[in-house]
Amino acid sequence: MKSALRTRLAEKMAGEITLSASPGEAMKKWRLAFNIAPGVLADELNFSPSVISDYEGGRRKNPGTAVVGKIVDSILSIDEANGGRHIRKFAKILYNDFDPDVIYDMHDYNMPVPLTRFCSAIACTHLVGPVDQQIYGYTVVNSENAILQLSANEFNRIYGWSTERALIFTNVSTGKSPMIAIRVTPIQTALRDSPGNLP
Amino acid sequence: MKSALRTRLAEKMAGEITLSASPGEAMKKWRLAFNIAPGVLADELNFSPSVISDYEGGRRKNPGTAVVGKIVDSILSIDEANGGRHIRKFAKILYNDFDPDVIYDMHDYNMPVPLTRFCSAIACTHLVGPVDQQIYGYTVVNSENAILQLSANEFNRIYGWSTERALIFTNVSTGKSPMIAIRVTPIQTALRDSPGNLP
DNA sequence: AGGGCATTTCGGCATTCAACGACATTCTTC
DNA sequence: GAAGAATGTCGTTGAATGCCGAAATGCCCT
Repeated sequence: MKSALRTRLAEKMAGEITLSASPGEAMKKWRLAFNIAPGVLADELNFSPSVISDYEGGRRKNPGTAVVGKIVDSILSIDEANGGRHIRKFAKILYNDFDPDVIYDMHDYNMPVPLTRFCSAIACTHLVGPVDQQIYGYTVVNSENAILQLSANEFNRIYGWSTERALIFTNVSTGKSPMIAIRVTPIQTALRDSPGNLP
Repeated sequence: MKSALRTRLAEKMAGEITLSASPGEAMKKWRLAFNIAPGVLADELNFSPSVISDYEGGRRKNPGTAVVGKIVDSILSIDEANGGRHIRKFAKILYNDFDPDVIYDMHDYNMPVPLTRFCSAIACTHLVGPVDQQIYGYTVVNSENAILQLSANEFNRIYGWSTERALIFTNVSTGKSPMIAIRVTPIQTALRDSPGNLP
């Protein structure tokens, strides 16, 4: 029997694909979110790879439920066979009731990670604030969608399990959204006393 | 723009239908859950009523995403036009993270309702305990699925907003599940001092 | 019992899907 | 920059969908 989490995630994926104006794009989005190559997916399905392309490219605009179901299931099976990393990630986000378009990833370490190590892992440049700190997790946020979809007090929840974490904002244009996240929460940020220094 | 709740519910419905081994039956289940007649649904869709029958009866075993989407949307639109009672009900259940197969309905009144009035409304027979009480809501639970799917502390959540409520157990065979619900929660029940009197 | 309604069954037809495989194109990787 | 692998495009085929309307069935009512 499949886990309840897997079932719920499958339902969400299938629902999104089914309701999408272009199911093909939605399928592609999920395949990419799980970081699966078209060929691998085709293999799992015992399909010719071109079939995947046909769907994702939109040649079949109105795929049947059976196909959608098979594809969703295969994506999840592949991930499960690889340790289920993405399933866990999405499960967590779903469980916290977030749209995966807002929170791309959220993770909590079970041990403190030095900021320097984290920084070098994601190849980022340190600009302000103290370096000798530890973090316990991170959240990757789509700035634009966060502004559009999150209410002020929902912003809080991007802090996940531990608030001592890195917040990674993608899609930043004017820099508005990170500032909102920082100002809107009662939580202290490491930058609190020098926000004016941000580039 | 459609409300976030409606969207989420639509996604759940579409997902369930799409993943179901018989999409037709799943469609029917939802139509019935929203208490909508086939003819009315067909009307909203500008379809001939026979189409609904064809799908629900399984003649078309593998409907395309477009059809599923249209049907889900129509069901929701009809309910919305009628005040959105069912949408609110399901939204609440989804929001509390319950499977609609476990909790059939959950409602909280905004004013106390005398037990006698509630009793006569659902035509039930009073067996034990005091009659002169007020309740603030009710929950309809599928006993069997509740036992199978709920963990001990999840049982708590059937109490909803107010704990002074009627719990209605359906599908009761041995009477086990109501007893579990009563024993497992720290909440006082009106029957606490005379459970032995239950028939 | 029988008229009136809602629903299901079913034959039919145009359209589209499901899937393949051949071919063109775009990455990799050396 | 060229060989090889992975993807994408496309023509093709049988099968199934999407939808209708006519006829059959079931259901309520007085």
